[in-house]
Amino acid sequence: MASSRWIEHVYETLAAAGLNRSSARDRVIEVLSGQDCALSAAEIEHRLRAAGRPTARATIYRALDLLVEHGLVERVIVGEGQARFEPLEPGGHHHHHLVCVQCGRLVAFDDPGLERAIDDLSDRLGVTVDSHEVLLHGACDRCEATA
Amino acid sequence: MASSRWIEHVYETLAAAGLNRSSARDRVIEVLSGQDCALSAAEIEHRLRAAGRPTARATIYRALDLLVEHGLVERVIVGEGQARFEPLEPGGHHHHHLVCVQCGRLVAFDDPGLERAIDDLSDRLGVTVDSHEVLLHGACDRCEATA
DNA sequence: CACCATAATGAGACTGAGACTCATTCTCAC
DNA sequence: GTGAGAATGAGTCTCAGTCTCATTATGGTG
Ligand SMILES: [Zn+2]
Ligand SMILES: [Zn+2]
Ligand SMILES: [Zn+2]
Ligand SMILES: [Zn+2]
Repeated sequence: MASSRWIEHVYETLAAAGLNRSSARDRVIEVLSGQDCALSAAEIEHRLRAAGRPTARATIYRALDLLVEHGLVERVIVGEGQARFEPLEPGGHHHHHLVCVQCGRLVAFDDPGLERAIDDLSDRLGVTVDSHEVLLHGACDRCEATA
Repeated sequence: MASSRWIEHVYETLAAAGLNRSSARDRVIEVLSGQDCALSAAEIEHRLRAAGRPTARATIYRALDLLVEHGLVERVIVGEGQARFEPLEPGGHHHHHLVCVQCGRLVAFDDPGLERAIDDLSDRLGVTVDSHEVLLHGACDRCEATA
């Protein structure tokens, strides 16, 4: 779960940016806050509709764009032609994903060694790395076991 | 350049898979062979048209899908809502990319340290990693200099 | 070479994620 | 409460990629 700490951080950041409060945006934020991994825009739309609070697609995308712009949400692309959106903890702590080629499950993982290797790239390559994405394809632990 | 070595490997692999030879597919392969980094389907279409050999979009996508299936080409997604396709050297040697947030340029890089860190993940995470993608966002060397 | 089964092609229709428009509604500072 | 500006919603539009199906190319066989 992104937790209430995340929600608070989101509201603070948006307020600091001089943005109005808005109920539709709040709904999107609330859905994301109950989530510890990436959700697609369509899933958010469905959940809101199911909760009796239907929200226009354009509004959902606008809210997500805004959150991404302010570094509060990360856009994750796992290759099925549809972006997913994942709450981003303040402090930069994040995880990456493995897509299981057998069951299709999206598995989150977190590896300091990998992060270190990426941090070192800036020096070695002579570029400035602002952010990075890593996506693995393979067999998840579950499918690994049944293989 | 993917080189003539790549082309030969492609023809061998496709022949070994029992596929017919086909001129349209050959054209797509030829365009890719003159390329050392990722090309979009639209770019391939334009190049073929410009070369006086217009080819149906469906055909280009079919050829690309086939090449991806046989591990001869890699589908690369850099987040502008459009896949790119990159010849893959036999032997598994490959590179990753940085998208410059200023000029939009796609820069290829190659880092053994990063590859090693990813190879080690299998053990640490208890999963089997078949393949991986890494995408960096930041300032390229050119934009870095002018900053 | 002629024939046939099968594989590949091309033109265009279709799909679905996401962007755009604009009239209406909400926020909030005064 | 009022007004300016921000946000919303319904729908339209775009564009990468897929699907369909009638036509054409390929390669093996006699
Ligand atoms: Zn996640
Ligand atoms: Zn990371
Ligand atoms: Zn490349
Ligand atoms: Zn640049």
